[in-house]
Amino acid sequence: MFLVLFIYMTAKTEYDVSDPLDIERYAQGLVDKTFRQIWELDVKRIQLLAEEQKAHYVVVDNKRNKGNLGQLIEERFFHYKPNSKNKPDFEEAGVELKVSPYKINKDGTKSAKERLVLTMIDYYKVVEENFDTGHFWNKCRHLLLVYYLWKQEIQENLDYQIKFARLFEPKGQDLQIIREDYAKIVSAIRQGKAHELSEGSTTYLGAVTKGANSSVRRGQPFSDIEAKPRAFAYKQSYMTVVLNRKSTYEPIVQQSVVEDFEGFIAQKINRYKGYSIDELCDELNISSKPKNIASLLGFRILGITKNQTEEFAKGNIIVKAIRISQNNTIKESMSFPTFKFKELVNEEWEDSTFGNYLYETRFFFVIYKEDSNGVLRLRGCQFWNMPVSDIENDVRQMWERTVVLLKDGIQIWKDDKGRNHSNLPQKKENRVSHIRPHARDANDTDELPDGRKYPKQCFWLNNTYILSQLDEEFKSNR
DNA sequence: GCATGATCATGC
DNA sequence: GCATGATCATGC
Repeated sequence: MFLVLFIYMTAKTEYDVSDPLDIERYAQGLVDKTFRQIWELDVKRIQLLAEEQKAHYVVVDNKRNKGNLGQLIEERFFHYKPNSKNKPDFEEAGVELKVSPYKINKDGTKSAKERLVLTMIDYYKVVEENFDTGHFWNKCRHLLLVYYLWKQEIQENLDYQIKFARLFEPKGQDLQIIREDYAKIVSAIRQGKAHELSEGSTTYLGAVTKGANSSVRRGQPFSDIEAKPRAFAYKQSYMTVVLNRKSTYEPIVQQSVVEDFEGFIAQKINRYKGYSIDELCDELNISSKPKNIASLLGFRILGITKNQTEEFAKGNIIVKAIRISQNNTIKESMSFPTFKFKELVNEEWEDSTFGNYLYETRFFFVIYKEDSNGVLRLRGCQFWNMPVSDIENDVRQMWERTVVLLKDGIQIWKDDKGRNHSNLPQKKENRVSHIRPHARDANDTDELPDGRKYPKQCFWLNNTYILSQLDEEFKSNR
């Protein structure tokens, strides 16, 4: 054991294992190389070693296993063996290595391709620990991010090119929000609700499922219900903003760090409680009133002049305006982006666009209510994500029925006014969601799997369901 | 008054 | 020109 360690130590003259900055400096040698090049360079290096040393290098060449790209960097570039899971990879420096893909969007901007999975959540241990001294922060506080450019056309993982390597540690307001997310996740486990966790329940740090398949379950300390295994992960949306250093988003929280981020937001909104839309426009000096004025006002109240905030972008938080009528109903159901029929039928529920969207998205409702004169007045706001049971039962049932119908060929007919009708799931069939057209007009169509054309559709959340999810205070008349 | 098909309006 | 958020309009 000590001999092996000694050999490794002597082989490692390339960088100072105890100095994060030196590790980062050495890591620049990865930039602009493909994984294959790194591997080949190291093969040449090993050939020069004594036989005794060669034996310690495991050849990593499995092209399919994504985890192996990280392993390849560990062994073939940093020349250490993956260590015990409870410590950072570079233990003496306290730095954890993460190798992850990003992509370039059509508009030229960069996005993280995936969430950044940090470490498994041990449901039994995490409830005994606190943030500062616990396993998660001890292991993952300082990251060395190695990002490679993902491209659709590249077939073999080894051919991806590494584009940057840099140290990363969340600080300031980011760290505060991560602490609050962590507390929220641990609190759910303490309440015996590990099975109700989803990524949408938190802002930057999520609890993401991690199992060989969707049927894997494990025990939790405060409930007999088995839960999916989960890991701590920075959300994809958070990593996207981290990647793009020159952010075009405006932060809601300026300078000082606020505790209870959501409470802070609610407080800001509540200052304008009771204001009508017109009064808000006057107060905030907005002259034009576009159709999305109600949600736009939410941003202006938060002091944001654009239509996206840094915190909301990082947290994958979607702002939705909600209008409650005098009779305590919501007039409209909530629409989502259109889907392509042919893409939908090729999805599995477990990895479906809409299912994932609901799991990962956190909503920020800006809530207005009509007064007795029919004037909409701001009532407050609410953060919300869809409960897991509603996604897995109601939405899933509607989604799967839709896919079956599309595969079998939906029924289509026109009424005497020429309007289209089909047997796709309607609102009355499902408590939570339904399908409706979402197109420019009836001629704005998409091709069905059987080749017929039909107006573009999307999933909707029932207005009655959304109302049921609002806090009681918004439903009362005072 | 609601359900459902249809369409508007903004922003990129 | 299209995606997206939002809302209109008709018929039951």
